[in-house]
Amino acid sequence: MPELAEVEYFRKQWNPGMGKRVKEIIINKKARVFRGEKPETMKKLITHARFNSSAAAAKQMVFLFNKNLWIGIHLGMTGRMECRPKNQTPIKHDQLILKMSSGPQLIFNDPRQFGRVQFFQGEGVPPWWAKISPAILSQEFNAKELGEFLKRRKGSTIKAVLLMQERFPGIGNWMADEILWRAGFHPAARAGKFGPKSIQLLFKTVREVCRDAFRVIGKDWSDPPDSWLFNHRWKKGGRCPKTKVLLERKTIGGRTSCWSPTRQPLGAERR
DNA sequence: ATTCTTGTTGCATC
DNA sequence: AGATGCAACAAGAA
Repeated sequence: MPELAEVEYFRKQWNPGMGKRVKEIIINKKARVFRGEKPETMKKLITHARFNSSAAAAKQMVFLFNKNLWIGIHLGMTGRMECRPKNQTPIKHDQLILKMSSGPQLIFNDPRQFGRVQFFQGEGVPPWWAKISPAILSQEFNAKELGEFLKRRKGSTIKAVLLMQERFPGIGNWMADEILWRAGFHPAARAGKFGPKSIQLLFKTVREVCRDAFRVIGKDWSDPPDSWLFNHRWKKGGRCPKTKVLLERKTIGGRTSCWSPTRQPLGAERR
């Protein structure tokens, strides 16, 4: 589930602990979300540290503590951040719990454990945070860049290209489908076939979907309106909100893609 | 019981 | 080099 705006939403779930100190850390002994990290080291260093701030970029979050301590969390497919009252006992799939002094428990819960917890201490910025590409809504992301990227990936389907995190940080499966549906491009269109008008339209739509996602989902996890493809894409017999035609589904670019055959004909990208 | 999945990585292959 | 396809990770839902 967690793409760009959902990640931003989850980041804020730890806000009630901000400014407080970590009293105790509980780590799921069987957790594999730590990968190469040493959870014991992290436990030792973060305990008693003060949680100062947090940030999200793409699908990555960071939580900053004093003494130059960083926790990075990627939610994978099923990760979620929670805040629970202090005396509540852990539930299934809790991977990391920060018990804050005079307050709540901050929890990372992840059933499938495709998520990841990273840890860093030092001057400067952790490498895995520094290497995230400039945000889609920043100045560095522009139509020229986009066009050049499409040229470089000319043989790939546009769906696969939109999922490439190095150029579209934070875009996931549903956002990619939403973008293509709004702009009227077939997910299997080849990136190299996009003409100047289409590149401009794609650029505009990518940014629009990001903005809308932040506004609706990132803010308070509101349900998107039925005018988005989002609410229809998984429903059996789902119909295009604009043309009412039956939506099609197929694996494209390695992922289940959903599109409206009338709105998104192959070839529209040539303009 | 079986098949599906909103993410990412690594590997084999073309 | 670039693209594709698949398996792996693991659990729950349909």
